[in-house]
Amino acid sequence: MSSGLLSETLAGPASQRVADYLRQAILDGDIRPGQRVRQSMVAERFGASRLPVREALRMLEAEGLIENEANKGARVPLLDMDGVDIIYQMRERLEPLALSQSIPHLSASDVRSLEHIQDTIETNSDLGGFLQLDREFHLLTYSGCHFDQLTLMVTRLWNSTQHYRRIFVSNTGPGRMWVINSEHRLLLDAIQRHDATDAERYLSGHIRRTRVELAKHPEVFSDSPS
Amino acid sequence: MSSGLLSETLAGPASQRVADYLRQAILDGDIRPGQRVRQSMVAERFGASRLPVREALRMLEAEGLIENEANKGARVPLLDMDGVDIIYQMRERLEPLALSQSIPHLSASDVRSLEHIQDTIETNSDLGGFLQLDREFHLLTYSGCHFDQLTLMVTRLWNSTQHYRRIFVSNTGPGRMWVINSEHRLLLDAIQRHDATDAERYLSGHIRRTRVELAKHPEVFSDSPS
DNA sequence: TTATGATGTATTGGATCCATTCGTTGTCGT
DNA sequence: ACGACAACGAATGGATCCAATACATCATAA
Repeated sequence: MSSGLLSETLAGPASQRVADYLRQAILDGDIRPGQRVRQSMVAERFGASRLPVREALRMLEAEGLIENEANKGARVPLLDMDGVDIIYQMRERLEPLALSQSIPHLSASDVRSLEHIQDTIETNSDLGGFLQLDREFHLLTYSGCHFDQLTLMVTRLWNSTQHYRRIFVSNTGPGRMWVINSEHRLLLDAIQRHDATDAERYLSGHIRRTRVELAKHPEVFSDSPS
Repeated sequence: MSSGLLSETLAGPASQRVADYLRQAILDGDIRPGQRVRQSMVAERFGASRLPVREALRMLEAEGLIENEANKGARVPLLDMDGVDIIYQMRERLEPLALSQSIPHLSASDVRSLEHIQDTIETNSDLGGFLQLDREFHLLTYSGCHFDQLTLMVTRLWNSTQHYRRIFVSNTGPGRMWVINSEHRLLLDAIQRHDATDAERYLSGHIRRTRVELAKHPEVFSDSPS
């Protein structure tokens, strides 16, 4: 159902488990940007040696979730506003491509799932759940794209900015949620019509508007104390 | 002078050396797509243990030069025509952004270097040297972009397709070299004028034309025997 | 003759121990 | 009191050995 990179549960392949654990911890905000990740810590917390932890950190580095500096250890990348802004600009250009490649291969059941997710978004006003659902929604629209290089990069971009998205939605509140819903509905309609051109346009607009709105909230990027 | 990711000479930090060696070997075509990279091989060839080799392979995986599968080892990714085509489409969208971010920070000496490189390209008709010079030219136009996430991705895209670019230029010959030179000159002029809009347009056209031309040569993607 | 199962070898994954490097703290000198 | 130098501690990088898995080969039975 998913691309295999999103949420591998308890796969046997070993050091993958550490990577999965850390990935979820970072995406959930349990480990925050700028925070150091000591090999010994997660090693003993996992009952394993430090070696698989090192491998896991390298994997996460490839996914943009970890920054590794020689002899100085690993930490979660800390982005300023410009850093997040440029990632959103990259998303504006890359994700429409992924979407246009995906649309021809989306099944009817995929579209039904999309509608269900969007219904849930509009019904459930839980701000915490919105992040999860919004992520599921967009990544599902790309699930028909079979080019690993592209989907991997898109996932990287989402991962790198997940933390700031969480702070943003919890700060701004549900005031302008109707804008997001309208954009999602228009995007969904274009997908149903298999109109890749329209879908690309709505999507890039959706991302761009979010970026501009984010730029109005610099308080998102002030590191709040623990 | 270069971004630090391109050609680190003989840095002390250890397993970096293995990564640098393998990176150069892959980009030079000494290790070809689809070929397996055994840890023991490069370990004993380097007089080191297998551990830094594993780390190096993970680093290269982050750069898109190595594919790692659990319990099955590492290999250089083998792309078909569609795979290369989509990477070129990604380049069409991402590199203009990197260029527009770079142009405001390019110094006069950078521009002079670009002119010198282009002069050399037009003078020297060595096909082998063209790849190196063309890569230097374009990456130098992006050197003013200070966003690591973006330059890293651009470098990834160049690395992933370097092998096929080599085969392409050695197959097609210098017949249509004047087209490339014209495009480079127009791009260079726009850069000198600090006209990011024009530069973006010329660049995306340059990449797109290459992609279309590449699509006419499917023989590039047939794995030739050693 | 072909397909299936078992065994053997080669390669990757993991654990423990040692070397190296970075950061910090404390002390000494100015 | 402030700055610089040195020594100590902690965390990362590396090497060797052991375990687990995958691939190939061979034998056996239908």
